[in-house]
Amino acid sequence: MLRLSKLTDYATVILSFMAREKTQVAAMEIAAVTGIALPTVSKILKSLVNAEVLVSTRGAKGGYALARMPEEISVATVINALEGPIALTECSISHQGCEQALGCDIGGNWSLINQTIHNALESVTLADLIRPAVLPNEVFIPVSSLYR
Amino acid sequence: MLRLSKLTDYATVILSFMAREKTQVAAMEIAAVTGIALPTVSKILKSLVNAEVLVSTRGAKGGYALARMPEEISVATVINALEGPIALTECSISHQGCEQALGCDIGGNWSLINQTIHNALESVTLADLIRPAVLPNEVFIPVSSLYR
DNA sequence: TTAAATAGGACTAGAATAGTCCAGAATTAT
DNA sequence: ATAATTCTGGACTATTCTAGTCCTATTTAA
Repeated sequence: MLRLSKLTDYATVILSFMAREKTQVAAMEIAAVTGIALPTVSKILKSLVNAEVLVSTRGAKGGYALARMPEEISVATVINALEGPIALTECSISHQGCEQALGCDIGGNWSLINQTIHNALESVTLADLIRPAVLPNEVFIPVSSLYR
Repeated sequence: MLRLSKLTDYATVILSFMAREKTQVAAMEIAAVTGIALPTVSKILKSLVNAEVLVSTRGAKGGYALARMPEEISVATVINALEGPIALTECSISHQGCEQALGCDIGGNWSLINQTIHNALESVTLADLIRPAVLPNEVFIPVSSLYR
């Protein structure tokens, strides 16, 4: 089904809320607003801090805030933060453990597909996600440009 | 990680072999060549027959063959055969069970991303996968064209 | 000093995936 | 006819992954 994990899905909901809010917010507040359980919200926020998508402030009156403008946070970055490197196949990440050597001379072309998808996800930002009307920027993804 | 299931990965290996082979082949032969266990190969082949990517002949001297030219079998079709509809989020498939109503006014823009990725996967065929040199056709995916 | 937050990690339960196996049906060869 | 070969369909198991929770430590404000 080529699906995103539930946590990544939550992350986009949380980030969209934060992008609209603009000010620092505490995990508890996010949990209350989104309806996602607090421990789960915390887990996601921690990942996003580690990926430098968010910055955190500890202690009383602490909380989380976007590390940069919504326009500068791509969907690819968010997925990466929660699920690791974006790649459809294992071998696209590392070719070391591939025992399928016999029938598999595919590698190179999968990386083409991976890059195409990565580009697609890189081209959509948090700002696009919160844009009320669905009128995307003109975005072209010339596959062959990946090789220049 | 946005990954493809292992079975889908196997499927591309199997189909690549079949595309090169051109003639009808038995499941056992495929298993032998690819190194994938026979029961697993069978399972995958069955799915591909159901999706009309392959045709099968039963009985002695039976086997499997591509249902159409490699150029006419897209990666999207293969993924679809093994994993169901291509969509990053649940709600892109059906919006009925979405309890996240509170924080979620995202829907529309996700479908944009989904379509972009679907187009990317639709544009790569089995023929591209077996092409030895990685020199893809010029493929443009204008996102906004999805809305015309 | 206390309360309010985040940080880090361990842990559990449940779901999904991968993989196997078997009984049945179709076709060919003997 | 009978046997051998090969796909069909589905049930089943084991393993892995994901989601979700919880606990302890650390930091900061009042």
